[in-house]
Amino acid sequence: MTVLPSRNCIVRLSRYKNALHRFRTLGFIKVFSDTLAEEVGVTSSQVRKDFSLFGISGKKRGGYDLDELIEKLNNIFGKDRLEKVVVIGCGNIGRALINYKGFEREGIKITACFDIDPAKCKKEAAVPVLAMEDLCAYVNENGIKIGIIAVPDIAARQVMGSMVSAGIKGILNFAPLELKAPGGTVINNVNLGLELENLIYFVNSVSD
Amino acid sequence: MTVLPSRNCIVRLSRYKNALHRFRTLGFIKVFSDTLAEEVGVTSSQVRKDFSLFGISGKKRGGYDLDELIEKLNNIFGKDRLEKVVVIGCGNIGRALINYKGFEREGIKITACFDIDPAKCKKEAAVPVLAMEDLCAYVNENGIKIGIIAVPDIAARQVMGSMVSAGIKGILNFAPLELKAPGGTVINNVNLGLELENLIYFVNSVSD
DNA sequence: TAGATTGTTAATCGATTAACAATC
DNA sequence: TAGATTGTTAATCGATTAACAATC
Repeated sequence: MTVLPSRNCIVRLSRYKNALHRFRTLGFIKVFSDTLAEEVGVTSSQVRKDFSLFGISGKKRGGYDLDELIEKLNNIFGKDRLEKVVVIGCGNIGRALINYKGFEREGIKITACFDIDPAKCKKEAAVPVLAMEDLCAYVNENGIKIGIIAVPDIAARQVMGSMVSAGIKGILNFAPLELKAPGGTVINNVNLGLELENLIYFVNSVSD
Repeated sequence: MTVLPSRNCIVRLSRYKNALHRFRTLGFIKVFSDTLAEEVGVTSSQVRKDFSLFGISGKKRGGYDLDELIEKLNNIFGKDRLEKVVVIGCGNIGRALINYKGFEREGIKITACFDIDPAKCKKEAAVPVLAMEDLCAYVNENGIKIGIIAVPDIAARQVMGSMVSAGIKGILNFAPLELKAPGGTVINNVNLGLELENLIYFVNSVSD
């Protein structure tokens, strides 16, 4: 693949995929760019453009075959296999993620958690909580590529370092500071305080 | 205010604010657009442009006064007062948010949680868990403008309806579906599955 | 066939960046 | 003054949308 699509493009692709699943449960067997666009809230040009970027084609006048389309999108996101993910930090957010049921249907499974506090470690739990020292070995033995940072801000940068040197390639960061990725690592920041602050701004500015 | 700035612009403003707080703890008393830009990872043109949109000005050759700048940014985000926020859904994510310590320093306080399950209700807790029927009265009595959806996907749309009719103006949605805001309501969606899916795509495409 | 839909190119739009006059 | 930095305008860039030929 020569062109790296934008993050926005990939987010739209996820949304198309989700919308297509809904269409399938409704009994559809084909779909037009128009229908899909309306469901997701974009233009039909956008849909066709995004698809063409990935070499996905339909039939002139016949639209897209639903099963085929879902299959291709699933491939793009590696949905053919289960993705194992680790969580670093067994606090409020870490535990919520471990117990969150929504990942299963996405083919994502949190298989272990890591914490510096020995008192939190529980090797025998369904999702074991292990010591930070075990991270590197675990990542290598289990082929882990994705990890989630759920530690306080002061610890986040150091934890990122440990994850990267253990071989983790993608990081979802919940600590309230923007982590920058060293080359070859992808980081998505989810900053809850910033999201609320943003909401507060727009709520107040609309009412002005 | 005539121009509604883009979401990206407001996100940058938050980041400037956070960077400026760090500068202040380091003992700085003034800052140049260049310095701030580098810290946040944007261009100095961007910084000056964003400021000018909000009528924030510095001194030619003298940069920006740090205290004054922080004061103005704090005003934009309503940091002069405590923002009370409610959470709907007392499951994994809801409880994690209630116990999350990071909001305090942002001037945000979760003051109550609401759940349909009577067994989860606890009126006497530090952050009380109340029945859904009490939402409307609580919102009105406490001047709540912001609410967080932390319920399963099937319940999310209905919960949104209850929140909007109770008078909530801004919603942070953690349920894994894109909620669209009725006019006058602002919704920010945080979709954890989508974030991970996104990460999986980029991790796999970089290694190709 | 006539009509509808794709795939792609060209036009538009908005956001970012560069440049530079003003000025401290 | 000479040099540095702002504030703003013009240029650039990338993403989105419109348009339409190809074709089923």
